[in-house]
Amino acid sequence: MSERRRSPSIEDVARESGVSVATVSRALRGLPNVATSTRERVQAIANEMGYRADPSAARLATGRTNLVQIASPTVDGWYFSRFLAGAIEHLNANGYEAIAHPLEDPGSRDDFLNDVGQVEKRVDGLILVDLNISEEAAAELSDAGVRLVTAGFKTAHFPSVIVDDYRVGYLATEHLIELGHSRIGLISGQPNHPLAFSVPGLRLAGFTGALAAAGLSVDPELEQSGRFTAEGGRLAMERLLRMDEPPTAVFAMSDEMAFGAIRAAQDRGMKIPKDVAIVGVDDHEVAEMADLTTVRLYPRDLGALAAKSLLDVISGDDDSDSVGDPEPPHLVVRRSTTTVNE
Amino acid sequence: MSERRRSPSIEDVARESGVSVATVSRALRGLPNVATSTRERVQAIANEMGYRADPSAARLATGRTNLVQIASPTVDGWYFSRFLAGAIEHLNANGYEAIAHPLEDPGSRDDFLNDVGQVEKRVDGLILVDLNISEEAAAELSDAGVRLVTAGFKTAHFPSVIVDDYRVGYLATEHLIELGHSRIGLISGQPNHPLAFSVPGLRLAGFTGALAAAGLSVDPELEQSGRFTAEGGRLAMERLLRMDEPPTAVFAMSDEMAFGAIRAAQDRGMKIPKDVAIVGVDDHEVAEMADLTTVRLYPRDLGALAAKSLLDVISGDDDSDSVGDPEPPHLVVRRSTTTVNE
DNA sequence: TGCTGCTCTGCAAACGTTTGCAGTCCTGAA
DNA sequence: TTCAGGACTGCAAACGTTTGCAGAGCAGCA
Repeated sequence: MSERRRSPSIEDVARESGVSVATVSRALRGLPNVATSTRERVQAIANEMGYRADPSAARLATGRTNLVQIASPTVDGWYFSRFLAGAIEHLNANGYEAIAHPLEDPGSRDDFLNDVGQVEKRVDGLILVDLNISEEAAAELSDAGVRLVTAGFKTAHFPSVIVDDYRVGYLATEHLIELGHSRIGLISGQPNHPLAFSVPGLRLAGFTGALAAAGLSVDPELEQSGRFTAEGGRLAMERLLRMDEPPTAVFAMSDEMAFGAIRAAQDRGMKIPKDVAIVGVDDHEVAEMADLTTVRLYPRDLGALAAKSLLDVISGDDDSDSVGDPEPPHLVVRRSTTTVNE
Repeated sequence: MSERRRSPSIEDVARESGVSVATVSRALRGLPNVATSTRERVQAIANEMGYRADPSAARLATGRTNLVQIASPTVDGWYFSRFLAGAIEHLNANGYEAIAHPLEDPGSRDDFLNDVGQVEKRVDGLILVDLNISEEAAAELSDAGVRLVTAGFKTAHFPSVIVDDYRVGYLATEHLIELGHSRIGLISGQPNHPLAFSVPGLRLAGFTGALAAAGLSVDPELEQSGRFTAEGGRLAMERLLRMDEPPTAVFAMSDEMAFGAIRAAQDRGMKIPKDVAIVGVDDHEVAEMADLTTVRLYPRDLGALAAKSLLDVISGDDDSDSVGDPEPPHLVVRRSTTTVNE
């Protein structure tokens, strides 16, 4: 049971290889102006000694941490976990580590956004996903020099990647209208979600926009909140189906809510899509198995894009906006809305 | 557009409040031996100046990072994202930040495990979830003083939290046997998964164990890999149902594969559970909607437990094993195996 | 009065890098 | 032969904390 021995410092390597610490530092980091012979010798010795620069010391000296923080309402959940995966993969590939920071309750969210300015010393940059901040707060952060990219909503001060949630609502609704439906129910998220993300609002706008474009009116009674859970979707659907004049089609703002809705309809002995058509959002892996028509999102790509954009900001490649746009949401038609004849 | 100004250092606070930096440091960290009057004054001034200790400097001085790394095969996916959520919540509540580090391909995994010893300087501890390491490697790490907790498998050298995957397989199979089935199919994960986690092996052992206990023999043809995806589960089920003597019940090692299996059966016009009974694992949120009998796991609790255990290791509360055991896997019976009469 | 011991504070040395600046050596051209 | 300039290296000053040690002041007791 060997004692926990100090790992070698740059000084040890310098002594061992007969050069100064400065030269070791330069040799190991591939800086110019070091003779190839010395570089190779130093590398060999460092390797043999198992030397690795202490990140804390390097951070203190350079002010760069090679750390990025990703704050999101949650870390599990279909959308966020995939966003995270995409972002982290890109970050890791570029030498950054990712700190995942879920903010599940409003309290922690406020605390966090309150001194988000301190982020500057802890990490090189921050990705804020589906967490709205006021324009004033954003301006303040911008002044403080915080490197920040937002996902899911825009501010005037930072780059952002967004999914076109208006389009999401519009596509789904338009599809139902084209199939001849005129009385369309909506299973939405919580209107005043504690985390105040703007997604439900935009999807709602797309929904009413499509109705308006078709000359249809909106019946507020046909909107029911499903709280973005399967169970919530089931309950919302039950409320819709109990109405005097129930909808003939339903747009659920997430696949999970749509699964619940399907269940509720089947429990009443209704056939899908004959008695009621249903469309969801996400393209959850189970959606294909459940034959659910849905608007497919690409959260993983979006995460990668956000990471890329942040790295651009960090490296000072200013506003080149070279990151490109994410794949737009995209309707996938399955048998929960149409009976294909095959 | 104000210039990015240096944020105040401890020296600024010291000057402003007329004491030494040492006193400021002690006052702000609540150490004893500082007069209440000075403490309050320093706190007030620091607060007003918006001072926060630079973590990099503190880390260099103390050697503690307040960072924990969590390495797992993936960061999305039902099980891992929930594990992460549970672990991170516990870590954050105790003043630690969590670095999420997915190792999706075998190459990155080898690279990572290769110099996992370097982890020691980057973070205070490491959680390795479902990533097997050899006993020799573990011994080496232990000698190097790495703080480590494993989840999903055991080593002799570190604490671990595990789910009883033998029990998972046993419970599911036993349930089917009790319902009178004797020809039971198995939809398994990849036997030689690149990430080599031992989960499928243990569930398989539970499966055969239960069969043996009932005096039933194992037909190797009845095992099909579903690659832990819904689509894979569907294909595996199709292979099973095409057999000359197809199984009357199927145990799928994950709910997602079970969903695929359900779909395959329904596509052939079969009724569940009359024509074939199906049981899964996880208790995915959709499982309830799909009426899927399943063995429920508690990944979130497990993550929290792993985090707790690691913090014990870090703080030196030796092997007290006080973390307790996770909730054991637990059979949830629904209508994919039995027709309840209600 | 003198001594002990306690409370509070400051000095200065770490912690392990990076990097501006200056110096040495050498080559090649005038 | 001299000199300019380039290639390589080292010195030492940062970076911003924490903490061991010692000193100052003071109260209490003999």
